[in-house]
Amino acid sequence: MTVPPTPTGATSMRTHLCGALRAADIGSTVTVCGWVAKRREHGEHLAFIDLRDHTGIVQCVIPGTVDVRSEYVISVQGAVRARPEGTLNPDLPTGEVEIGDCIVTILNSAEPPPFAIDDRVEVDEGIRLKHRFVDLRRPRMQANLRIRAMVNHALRSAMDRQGFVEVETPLLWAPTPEGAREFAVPSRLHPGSCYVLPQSPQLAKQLLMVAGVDRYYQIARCLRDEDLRADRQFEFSQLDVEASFVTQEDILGFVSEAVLDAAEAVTDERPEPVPRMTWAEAIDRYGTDKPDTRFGMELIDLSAVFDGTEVKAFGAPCVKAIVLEGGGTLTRSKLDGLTDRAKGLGAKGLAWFRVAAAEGADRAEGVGSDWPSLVLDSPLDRFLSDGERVGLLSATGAGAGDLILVVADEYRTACTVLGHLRLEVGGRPVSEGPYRFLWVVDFPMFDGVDEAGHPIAAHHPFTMPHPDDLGRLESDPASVRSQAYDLVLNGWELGSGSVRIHRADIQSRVFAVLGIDEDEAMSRFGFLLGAFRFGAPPHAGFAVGIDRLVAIFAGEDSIREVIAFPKTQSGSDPMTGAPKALAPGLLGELGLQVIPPRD
RNA sequence: GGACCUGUGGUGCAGUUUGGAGUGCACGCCGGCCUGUCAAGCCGGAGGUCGCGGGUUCAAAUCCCGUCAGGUCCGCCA
Repeated sequence: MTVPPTPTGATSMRTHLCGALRAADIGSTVTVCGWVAKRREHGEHLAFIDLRDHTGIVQCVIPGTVDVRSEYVISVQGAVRARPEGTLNPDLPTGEVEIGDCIVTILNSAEPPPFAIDDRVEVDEGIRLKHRFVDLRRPRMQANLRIRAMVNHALRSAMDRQGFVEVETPLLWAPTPEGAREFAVPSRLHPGSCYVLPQSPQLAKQLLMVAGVDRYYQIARCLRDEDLRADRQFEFSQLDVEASFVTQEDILGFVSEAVLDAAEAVTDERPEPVPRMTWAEAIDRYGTDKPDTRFGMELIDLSAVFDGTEVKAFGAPCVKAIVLEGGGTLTRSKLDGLTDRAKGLGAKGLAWFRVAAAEGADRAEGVGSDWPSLVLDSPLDRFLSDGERVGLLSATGAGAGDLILVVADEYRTACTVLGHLRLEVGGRPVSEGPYRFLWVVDFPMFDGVDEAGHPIAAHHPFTMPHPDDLGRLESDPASVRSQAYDLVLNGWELGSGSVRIHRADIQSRVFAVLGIDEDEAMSRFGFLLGAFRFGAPPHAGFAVGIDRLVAIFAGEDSIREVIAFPKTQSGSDPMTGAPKALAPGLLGELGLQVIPPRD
């Protein structure tokens, strides 16, 4: 992936950019500015400086000595010339040329950097973050920042083109005790009271629909005080979208257009239209609501094979399996590790079967389910009937050298545990191509129940139930689908959205099922429900996680690599030292007092 | 809240299993040499509380306990 340099880059101090010089520039007298990437001295008559700016490196030839060190900031004036025969450097985009007879002006000296500014060395992330301004000087990080800017630009263009209007919403909002933990901001003018930073502009954008904006978007910063991961930071950016007088179909179209534009902007290639899958199918085939469809290893249902089995371990409502091709070589300790992992994920256990060719059997081809040319190697094998062995092999299609992993449990547990194991043994880094977008639709309206026995909203309480299921809202809520949908890319959830409830009668029914009475609803969401009485149009929306989208396009497995100044996993910033204790005076002004932690 | 991995000159590592002198490698840094190098080359040099604290031991980078930091994951993320 190539990031195009700034058009000319010319300023009062320079005429050209380092990485942009080519054979066509031969003969030009140029002035370039940048950092000394490398200095090579050859005695008193010749020295080379590799000068680096954000576009790349160019070789400067000094007819003498020069007193510069790594990372000195200099400007160089000289004439672009062809390199002498035999000294071209094919590894450098500027490798056909050099700047000759250079006059060097030192703009600033520099201490040696704490680590090499070089993509080839892996440096401890804590050290990188402490000196992030140095880390960002590395070409890879420069490229990541620019890819992010390209993605933002492409997303904005796509939304503008589709008639959306960019509206900014407040960062200081009111607490909405639902969903993610919120960051609180104490109020000076109202001591003891707090604003919260929005976990998303969800309610604000719905109010904009009531306001008649019709089509809203924003590249919005969202803040959630939840534990961090490779794909999660406290603060992250979303392409936030909401539109009126639309159905789910319209939203999928708008958002597809934007993300495919972004993909095309970065890769010069437009992916295929985004395929769709229902939530139920995703769980059944991949054991997750965010399937990585770059590879197979789909879940195989063995419930029929082990119906009425004598094997105690398989006496469960659901028996499912995955097959790892060539996995027969996995060591016993690795398999024990997988078993621990399965238990950690909530399964009662994990059964494994190594498949091998039977003694004297023809191994040439087509062993497949061709029992009895195959034998099973497993602690459980001696408990299986012949019929179960045949059924296991034919249902899975496993061949010699393969490994079958089986989980028997409740349906959802069996699916999700195998979904995790599938990624564990067969998964690839998210950053590896190709790009496999996927819409997951028809999410359930509710997922699980709370302590009081009320269903828990799977998305949020303003999500419109699927029209076909509305009649079962009270009688069988667990079976009700919602008009909620997720966008998935290479196994990462890129974003989610829904059609919202705009009618008070349906909203009341949903609140009732959730166990939220009218008083509670008014105290929590009163301003939204109140606004809805003044003419709320049918509306729906979506939000795309930009950090994740950019990370995948940039070939990175962590969103920290595409964020200029991210936090560590423990939520601190080694560069600024944040978070820090507040000075007592400021605490007092905010009406706050620190309670020492108890041990 | 929990599990696991990592922590050794500025950087990246080896050494830890099996305790025996801070022993080694690469890069960087400092000085010298070098007129076509490009991760330059050659010669010399400096640079270490082995994350921190405690314990075991005649003796700890190494074994044990605790703790801190970075990372991966579970919980959490409507």
